[in-house]
Amino acid sequence: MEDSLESLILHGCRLAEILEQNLPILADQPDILVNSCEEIVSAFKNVKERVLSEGHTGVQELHGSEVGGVIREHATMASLDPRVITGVGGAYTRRVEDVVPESSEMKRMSLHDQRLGMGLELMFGEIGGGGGDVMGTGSSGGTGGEISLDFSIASSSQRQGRKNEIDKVVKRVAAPQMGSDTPPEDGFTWKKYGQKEILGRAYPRSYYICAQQKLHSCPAKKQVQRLDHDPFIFEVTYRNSHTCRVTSAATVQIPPSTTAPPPPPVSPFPTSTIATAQWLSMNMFHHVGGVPDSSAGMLKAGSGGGNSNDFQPVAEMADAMFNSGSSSSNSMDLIFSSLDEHKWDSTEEKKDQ
DNA sequence: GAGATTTGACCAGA
DNA sequence: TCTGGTCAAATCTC
Repeated sequence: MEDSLESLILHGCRLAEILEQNLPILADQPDILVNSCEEIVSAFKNVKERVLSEGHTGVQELHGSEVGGVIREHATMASLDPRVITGVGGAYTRRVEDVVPESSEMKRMSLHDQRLGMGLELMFGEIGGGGGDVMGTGSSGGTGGEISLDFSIASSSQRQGRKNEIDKVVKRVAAPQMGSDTPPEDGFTWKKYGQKEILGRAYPRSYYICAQQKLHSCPAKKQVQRLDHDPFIFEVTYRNSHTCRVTSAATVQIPPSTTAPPPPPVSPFPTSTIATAQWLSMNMFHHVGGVPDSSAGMLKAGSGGGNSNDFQPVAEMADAMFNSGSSSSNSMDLIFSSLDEHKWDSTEEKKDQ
């Protein structure tokens, strides 16, 4: 079963490779180009349908040595072993890991591309656990290829925070620029009122209040914390909803209740790396969890009920990639590029061994 | 000079 | 008592 699935994937990859190799020739032959692309899309759609119909669960591995890549997916429904997807030569790693104490109900999948200055993370509820919901949404920003997914934590355990943890949203966003100390613009104007070293964290936490607080008595606050293991990603915690509703930009998301994402581009082929990344983000947004919540403009990323849906993000990620219509392996490289300086290579893979 | 940022001190919850 | 969150004076920037 896996072999046939693998062969389907390899078939799609081969088609993509062929297209890539002949791209210079086909550049002025749109008809052939379109047909070739449709063939590739069709191949990966077949993969997607096969994956979904067979309801992949448990441990599974897909090897693609011919394209120099290995897609590996480890998971057990009971214990949420780390799920790792390694790519071309193992140069990039995507994994689901604990980012919070084991008692927490949050798990995440994170993707990060330092060259693009792009980070992408998925969170979903505890597998096999009960209780809280993790509400998710996605967005793509215009600065530095920022990609982010927002998740409102509504679990009971999360509410037992130090102070008022209700109406708290944790968001992870990539730094708008390499080495930037400031988090990406989120559409609101903030006033920094404090910074503090946090025990056990490598980087200080910054505290912000809404700049409209005085004018509108807006209670919104946010905290910005760099991740220890990936300083190119900020963990932004929003507290309290904005009551001012006055934004610094016309088209902004309004955390914590983010608005619906923009429709995907008409063309299936983004014209730049950033567009590709953003486009992937939007695809991810549309697919992760699947069921839009029109009332809040958010998506349910996981029910937290420990059912088979918990396994969806991996399949959906494949869906997003395979359905993207990306015709060449370059696009994969762009999104999950193999970078020598990629810190995950050294740090994360050691853990895996 | 006004507004933003920094930083040490203080407060409150666990 | 420890630690995260907030306050407010000092400092910086425009």
